[in-house]
Amino acid sequence: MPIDDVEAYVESVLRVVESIPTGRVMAYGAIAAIVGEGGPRQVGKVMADYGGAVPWWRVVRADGTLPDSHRHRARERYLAEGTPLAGDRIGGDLRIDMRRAAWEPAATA
DNA sequence: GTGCTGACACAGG
DNA sequence: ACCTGTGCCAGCA
Repeated sequence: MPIDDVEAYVESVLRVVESIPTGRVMAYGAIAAIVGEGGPRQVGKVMADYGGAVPWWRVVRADGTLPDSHRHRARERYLAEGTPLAGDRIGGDLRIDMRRAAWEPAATA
């Protein structure tokens, strides 16, 4: 589904991201599915532009990994929020335990 | 119109 | 578990 209203789309995406509770995360694709428009890449685009206004560290890739540029900054957040991390001990790489941390918001909008 | 790029996702090897 | 290639959606040169 192509995006007809960019502003509304951005609002929807940010809304979903803000709805993610502390200690939980959502994948770009999951957010795109809930918003109902565009795709994971469009969500990424929105985050790249407006991500600073929302808890961007709660948005991760489907496999539980994060973009290189963010994984370092996000680590402190996860430790502080108690987000379920894979491998329990966060050695060098930071990875989310999607099995436990994945969050599914109640409504679409 | 053609091609490249990106805070992605999934299938193969 | 790791790396590569292909598919996707939308924007921009």
